[in-house]
Amino acid sequence: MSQDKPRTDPRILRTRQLLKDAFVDLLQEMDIEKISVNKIAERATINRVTFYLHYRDIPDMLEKMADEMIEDIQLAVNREPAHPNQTEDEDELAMLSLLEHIAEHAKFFKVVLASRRTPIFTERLLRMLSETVRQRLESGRPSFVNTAGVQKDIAVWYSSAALIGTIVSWVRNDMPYSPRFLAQQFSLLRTHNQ
Amino acid sequence: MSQDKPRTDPRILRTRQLLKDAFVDLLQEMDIEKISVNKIAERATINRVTFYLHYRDIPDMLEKMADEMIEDIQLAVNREPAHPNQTEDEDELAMLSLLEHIAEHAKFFKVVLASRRTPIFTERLLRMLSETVRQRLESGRPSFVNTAGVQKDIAVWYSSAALIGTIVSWVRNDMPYSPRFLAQQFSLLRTHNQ
DNA sequence: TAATTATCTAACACCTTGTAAATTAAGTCT
DNA sequence: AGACTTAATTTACAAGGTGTTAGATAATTA
Repeated sequence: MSQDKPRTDPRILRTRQLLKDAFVDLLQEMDIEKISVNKIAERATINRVTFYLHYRDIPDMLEKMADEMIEDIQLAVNREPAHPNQTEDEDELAMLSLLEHIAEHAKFFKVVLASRRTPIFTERLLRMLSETVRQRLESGRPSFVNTAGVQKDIAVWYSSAALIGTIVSWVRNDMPYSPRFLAQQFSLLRTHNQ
Repeated sequence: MSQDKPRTDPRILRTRQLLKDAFVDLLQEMDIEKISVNKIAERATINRVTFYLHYRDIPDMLEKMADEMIEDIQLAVNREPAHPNQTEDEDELAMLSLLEHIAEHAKFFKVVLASRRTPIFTERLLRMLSETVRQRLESGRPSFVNTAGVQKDIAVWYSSAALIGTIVSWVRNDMPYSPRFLAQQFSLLRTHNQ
C-alpha cells in the first residue's frame, strides 16, 4: 500500500510488496498460526532467506504492516474533501474519508480486520480513534455518548471501542451499508446523545 | 476455573488444570507465538504427549478455555443477587455480577483480555454481549445509545462493542474503578441516551 | 484384588526457525 | 558503457517444535 519516501532500490520495494501480498493472500486461506516464513516466501516467489533481510520474523512484519496501514489512513483522512455535500460537518467528512479508504482497500481490511487472531491492526485503529475521541471530548464538542456524570476515561473507552467495533463488524459483514450511510449513522449517534 | 459435571477421573481434571494454569502462567511472561506445547507441558510438569491426549493443539486448547470462560460467566450472571442495593435495576445487577466475576478472576482475565494476540476470548465475550444487546433492543428496553433513526444492526454493533471495549480497557488498566461504579456508569450511559 | 484407564517413556519423520558464507543478479553513478 | 554497490539466491547447518506410535508404568475404580 504505502510507498517509501526516499529513493529506494526498486528491488526492495518489489520484494516487500510481494511478501506483503503473499501474506494477505495466505491469510485469506488459513489461520495465522499456520502461516510460516516458508509459506510466505514460497507464495511470494522470494527466497526464504530474503525474508529475513527485511523482517525479523512474522510478528515484526505484522507490526510494520500495521504502521503502514495507520500512515495510509492518516493521509486519506487528512486529504479530506472529494466528497462535496453541504449537509456534512467536518467530523462526518473525516469519518467518511476513513470509511471510503477502508472500502477502497476492502480486500486488505477484510483480511486483517475480519480474520480473528490478527488483533494488532484493530489495536492500532483503536488507539488512533481513542486519540481522536479524547481530543473531541476535551475540546467540548459533542461526543458519541452523553458524558454528563460519566468519567472521561470511561467515555473515551466507550466511544472509541464503539466506533472501531462497528467498523470491524461492518467490514466482517462485507460492508452492507455505504460509507456515506454509515458515517451519517455515526453522526446521528453523536448528535442525538447529548 | 470450571469443573466437569459427570464424575471424571481425577487424573484428567488434575492434568487439565495443570495445563491451563501453566498456559496462563506463560502468557504472563511471553507473547503467545513464543508458547509451545513443549513449554506448556514442561511448566505443567506433564509429559508433552499427554497434552495431545487432551487437546489437538494450542488453538484447540484456547477454544476450550474460552468455552469454559463463557460457561462460568453465564453461571455467575444468572446466580444474580448477593449484592443488595435497591437503587439498581435488573440490568445493572447483571452487569455488576459480570464485572465482579471478572474482578474475582482478575489474574485470568488480565492475561487473556489484556494480552494482545489472544482475541478468541474477546470475540466470545463480544458475541455474548451482542446477543444481550440485541434482545434488549428487540424488547424495547432502553439501549445504550439513542436508536432513533439508527439501523438496528448498527446499534447492536455499536453498543456491544462499546461494552466489551470498555471492559477490556478497564481490565488492561488494572480495574481503576470498582465493579459497582463501572456498572453505574454503564447505567448512566444507558438512561441518559434515549 | 483385578480390570480399566491415564500418564509416561522413547523413538520417529517432518517441518520451521534463524543464521552464515559464497555466488549471482540487478540497480546506480560517473 | 563499465565500474561499483547492493540485493537476492543458493546451500548448508544446528536447534527446536510438531504430531504420532507402541509399549511400560502408575493411578483409579469396581
